[in-house]
Amino acid sequence: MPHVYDHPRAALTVDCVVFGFDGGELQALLIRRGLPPFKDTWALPGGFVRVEETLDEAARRELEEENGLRNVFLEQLYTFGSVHRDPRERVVSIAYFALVKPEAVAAATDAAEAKWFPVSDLPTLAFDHAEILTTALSRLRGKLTYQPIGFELLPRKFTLTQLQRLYEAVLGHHLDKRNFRKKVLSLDLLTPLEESRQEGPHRPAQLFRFDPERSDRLKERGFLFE
Amino acid sequence: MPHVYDHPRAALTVDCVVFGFDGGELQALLIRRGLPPFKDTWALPGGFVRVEETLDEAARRELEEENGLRNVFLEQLYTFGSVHRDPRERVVSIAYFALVKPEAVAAATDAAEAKWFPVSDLPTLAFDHAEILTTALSRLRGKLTYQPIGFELLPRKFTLTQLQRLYEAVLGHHLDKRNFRKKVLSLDLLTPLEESRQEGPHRPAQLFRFDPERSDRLKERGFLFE
DNA sequence: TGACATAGTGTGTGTTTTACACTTAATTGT
DNA sequence: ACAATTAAGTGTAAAACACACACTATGTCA
Repeated sequence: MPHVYDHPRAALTVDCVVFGFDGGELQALLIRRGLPPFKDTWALPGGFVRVEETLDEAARRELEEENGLRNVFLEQLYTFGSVHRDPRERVVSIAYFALVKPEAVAAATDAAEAKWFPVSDLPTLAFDHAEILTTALSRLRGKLTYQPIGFELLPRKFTLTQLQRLYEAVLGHHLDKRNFRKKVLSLDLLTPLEESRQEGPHRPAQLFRFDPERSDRLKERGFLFE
Repeated sequence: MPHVYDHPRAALTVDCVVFGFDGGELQALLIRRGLPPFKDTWALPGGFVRVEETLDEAARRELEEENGLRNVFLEQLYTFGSVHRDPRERVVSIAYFALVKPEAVAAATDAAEAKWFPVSDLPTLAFDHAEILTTALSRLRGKLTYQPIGFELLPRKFTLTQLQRLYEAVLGHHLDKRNFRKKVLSLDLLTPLEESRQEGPHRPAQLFRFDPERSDRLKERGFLFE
């Protein structure tokens, strides 16, 4: 396709902030750059948008190519367009954030040069990726309190304690067990399973799964956590 | 600057959803296109991003050039990247939403081919601009309930009734007068002025102004309307 | 079988939200 | 000058929700 509009053009990339949860800390997936600029520095997975794919498609393609990730929760975050974010030329980047279930975390780690870092202890990042990551983190915190997306970071079957640990890790403070359980169950989003999980020398925990159908009903009204 | 990264490239535009409030209905500012594609169709103000300006700068420049608007509240909304949103070639658009005080509304209307439309009665729009506008509207609704931005659509001095009308227009339902006033005043964002406004055969109304300093204190904690 | 560890549960108190109706102060017309 | 009109401004009681708080239940393991 020829350039109908004739200007010097910025290059377009997508960058993905991929969050995972290991049961204790919130983690972000980074990739070590093999080429300059910022060779050998950690960076967000991402790459150029092709002229025949949408932005979402570009983000999903990069996640699959670079990290072997499929079917993750993915949402557009913000578009970063500082003039000199890339030292070589003008590059505008549409940032996404992704939430990955533990089942998929292993796959991601297999990918060459990809590694999970706890968000509390990140290495120096290339470009403006530290800023992007900070933006993603505050968006995640915000969303967690008014939309049921925490489940995207947990295995399909999980206990209420796991869910509470996740909320505590992301929000950064302790929650009261009884109030948390009362609140979560009152939202009527979880289906208790027959099974329970035995893990250690103590009473086994009831397993639940998230019920997206119930969630849809709720989404419109909105809910509020905390 | 040469193209270091060598691909076919999308063109980059910004489009602005500009909201205003006339005391009764929420309004959006549109421009009649003078050139194809969609010649003579109404569209959002916007244009190409120059290679040496940031995205925010591009949005502000277009608002000033096309509508004579300066110093408006402006926030990035979402980036639209469907492959065929522009019939001629690939164009990715970073959408913004802007809130304009009535003092500036007149200026905007003077601009050639620009006109305010009530959002409840919009003409057919060019490109995917109807979708962008819908997105902006739902963002505005959302933000209004948890951030003090309503003031950006009112004159510097306003009455509580004006503020209530604005909330009712945007949210689309009636609010109880006493509860509204109690809630708004409890947020401690408004400074009562010495003056009052006489307007019609009835008791005059107390004027207030929004106090951004107090608002900053509040912003961190967040507040909740409704 | 006892020690241990996490799961699971209820109540009382203070705060917030909601529903609801009359008085006040100005203008206008007679 | 006063009666009618119009929107401004004000309080309270009941219900819902948020928060603080501590013990019992059920499994494993030595």
